Amino acid sequence: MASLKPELDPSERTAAALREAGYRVTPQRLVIHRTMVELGSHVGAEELFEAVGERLPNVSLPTVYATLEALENAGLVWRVAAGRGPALYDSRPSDHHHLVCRRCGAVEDVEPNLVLEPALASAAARGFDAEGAEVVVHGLCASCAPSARA
Amino acid sequence: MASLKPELDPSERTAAALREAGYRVTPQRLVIHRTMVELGSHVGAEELFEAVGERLPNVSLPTVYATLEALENAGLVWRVAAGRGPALYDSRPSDHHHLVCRRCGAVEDVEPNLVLEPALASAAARGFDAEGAEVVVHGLCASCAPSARA
DNA sequence: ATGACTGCAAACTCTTTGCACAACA
DNA sequence: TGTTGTGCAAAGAGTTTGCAGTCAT
Repeated sequence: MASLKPELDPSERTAAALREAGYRVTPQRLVIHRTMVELGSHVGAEELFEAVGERLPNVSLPTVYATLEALENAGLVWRVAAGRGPALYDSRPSDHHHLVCRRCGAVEDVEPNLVLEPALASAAARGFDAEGAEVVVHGLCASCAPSARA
Repeated sequence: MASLKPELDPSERTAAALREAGYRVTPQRLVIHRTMVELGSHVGAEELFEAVGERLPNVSLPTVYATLEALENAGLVWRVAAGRGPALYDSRPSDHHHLVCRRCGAVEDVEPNLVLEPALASAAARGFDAEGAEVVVHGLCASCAPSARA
């Protein structure tokens, strides 16, 4: 039976978001987004490129980059504020936060147990078009801390 | 008259932090740190390199990078979680937060009106050696928002 | 004295750009 | 049918590495 609040097919949701942002819908974009969602958080372009290649051969790395930008503009994906190594993207729609290792660049998720509305309000007051907020905890991950120089 | 809580010369504070972290104290490191503090927040390596060159000629860009790493390990400087363009460093010791434009990479400061201790506690519980936390608000800055595709 | 640091040059990684062909709307 | 998107190749920006000489400790 159909529910009162019909859930769209995931691809249909992706397509709708792309269209709303003024982008065309292509097989590459759908497959790339689906692959990102399945790979989970903190996906890099190269890793995504390889995973996508198993499903849709001949997709190029520049297309992966271009698609990540399109997905980001469409609000489907966020660039994680990492800072070390390749850029990482996160497809999780919900708010959560990150532990970022300043030595190796590893990113771990932490639960959203903070209230960030005040930061979003400050942003709005300054003419900044805020789309979301996350807490970044800087430090050394469990692997790097023992061997750190300081 | 000497105060009861003697304030160290800024260079002496820098030197002490470097020594404590196991680094040698060199003129380059002191000048680079002093220049960073004077330039303020969100300094990139290239910009810092040029400003330092006016004070201490022949300092090389690789030395600036190496020094930024040393200063970071010594806790004197933080790498800002930007994500776009060159890495930015922040020499402000106090906690504050950042608005990061996903289009142009601009970083603005916002006041620390949030309580982040819960995030630090979560990090510690997971074996992550947390040194600090910031809130990163993602979005489009006032310059980029009007021309954004979406 | 000796190990760390610096400067120079070159390499390396990650990302973007230019252009011709293909394909969505 | 007209743009927008894709694939390929190459360029570009930013950062790191190797090495010989210098300097802090």
